[in-house]
Amino acid sequence: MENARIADRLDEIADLIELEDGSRFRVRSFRGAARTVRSHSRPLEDMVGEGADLTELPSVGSSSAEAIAQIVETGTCDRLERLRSEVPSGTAELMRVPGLGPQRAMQIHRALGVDDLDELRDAAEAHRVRDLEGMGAKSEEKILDGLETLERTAGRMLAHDAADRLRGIGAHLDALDALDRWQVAGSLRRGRETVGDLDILVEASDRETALDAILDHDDIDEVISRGVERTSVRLESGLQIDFRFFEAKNFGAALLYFTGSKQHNIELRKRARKHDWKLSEYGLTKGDTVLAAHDEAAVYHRLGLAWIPPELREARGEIEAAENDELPALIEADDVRGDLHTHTNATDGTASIEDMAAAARERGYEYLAITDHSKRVSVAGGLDEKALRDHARRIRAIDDELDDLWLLAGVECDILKHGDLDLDLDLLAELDWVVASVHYDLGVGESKMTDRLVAAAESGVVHTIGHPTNRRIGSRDPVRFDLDTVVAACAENGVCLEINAQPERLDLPDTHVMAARHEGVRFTLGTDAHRPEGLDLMPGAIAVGRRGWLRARDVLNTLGPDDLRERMGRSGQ
DNA sequence: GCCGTTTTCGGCCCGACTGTTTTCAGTCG
Repeated sequence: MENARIADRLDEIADLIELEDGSRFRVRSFRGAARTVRSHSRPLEDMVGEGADLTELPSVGSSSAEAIAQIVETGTCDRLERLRSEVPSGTAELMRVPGLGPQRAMQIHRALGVDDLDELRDAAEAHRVRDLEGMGAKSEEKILDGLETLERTAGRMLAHDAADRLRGIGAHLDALDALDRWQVAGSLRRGRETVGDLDILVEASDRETALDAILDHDDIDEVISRGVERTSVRLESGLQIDFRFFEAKNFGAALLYFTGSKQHNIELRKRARKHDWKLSEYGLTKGDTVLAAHDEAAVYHRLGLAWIPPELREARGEIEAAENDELPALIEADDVRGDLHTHTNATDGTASIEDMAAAARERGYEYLAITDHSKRVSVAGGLDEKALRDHARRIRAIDDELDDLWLLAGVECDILKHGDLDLDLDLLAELDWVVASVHYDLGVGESKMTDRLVAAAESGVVHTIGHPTNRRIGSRDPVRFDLDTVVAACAENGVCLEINAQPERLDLPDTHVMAARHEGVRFTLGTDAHRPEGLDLMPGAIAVGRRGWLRARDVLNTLGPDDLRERMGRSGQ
């Protein structure tokens, strides 16, 4: 069972305890365990199989360890089943409505017999909700709005899409004289792959005027709440934006606070408490004395920590590293000197080799690997041996005409069901660059998938494993394989792991990158561009690398052309 | 339920907004 599914069960336990009005600390404990499980790189299923002591995982104690073991073995656990029998089915679903928490959900269920979202809508439309204690006409309206929002925005949005939507509102904010400064915080600043909403910090001397100006924008569909400290709006796309107003004197503390993550903040506040200080969005304070607030770094320093890059703020050991001055010097956008995974109209791309080369030069790249599909990927018009030989010849002919860009004649070769590569090995060995990827037969099971990837790594002709887990964010879980085994095979054979920059892939995921980076394996960044503008997706891959604690030297495409050539020589080319 | 520079018990992060209330509970982030 996927870690994410185990985490879902733990979250369900937390939901149900909340509805039962159980201890909020107990709720927090199960949520903490769920969070740990969700972000853990190794399958918990394996750990349970080995009899590992799960209580050594953060926020996992004896109760949740037992629950996890049962969930792995049976798909559920005693505690969850008991809760499900005690709390009416469907009530937990009510909590998904924005504005409805456990208390209201249970109150509505008890008083009106409402068991699911449809019945909730009926009750609200029939004005049966407004008569409940503590509720009124507005509460009823809010529930109906919440139901509509829920339908429109199923889950989180890809960071790439959110960043797109930010561009419109950002241009609007830039044009406003009433604003002294604005900055995006939240999960977008942390480089997460998806975002739930956007947090924008605003500095303005006249907040009412600034607020009027901000809200005068066509993209804004609804003002959810309005205040001079906090104002929330929803765009037509369903994306929620929270504007928070701060003064220059505490902007840094606010930026820290609203960048999160929540868990990182909690760790920092605990740290402050040890000194009998208090950390909030207004600053780090000791009684009435402000210790640090103006800029972010000052708050970290006062807490005895180096400034921590936003991408690392996930409570994955970064605070300890900052304390010991052991934070990695993370890879930067400027470090990347070429793209190592792109397509042309020879297969399913839209642009010619020449156009892709021109786009790479415009972006200041020193090299570009052209890696069209192999024949197995027939829907993309994948190339057979003859077609690929001709294609490689054309790529090299064009390369000969270019003196400031090295075009690598490459391929994205399919890894077949039993681990063989889809093209003749002699031909693959002649190419400059070979990405090997799985596209089909994803359901062969963990052990066979491990064997396939290991076989590709041991083939002697592969440079990097493309989009290794084949996940599709929001629609397909990562395909499971034994990461340690695959990483070891790659490290042994000088093969890299790709971080694919496609917004719905971002594969390897950051948790896998973090787990793999110790073993001496190197990574490649590839946009998998199918048109010239596709090259602009590179920041997504860089963000994943940063979230996986990668330094420039961990990534092959930070090398210059000469060093890259030398490095590739290891496989006899 | 989890955790430990307050270490096996007694704590557990902090503040804003809304809608309903006359001082606050619920929800959210």
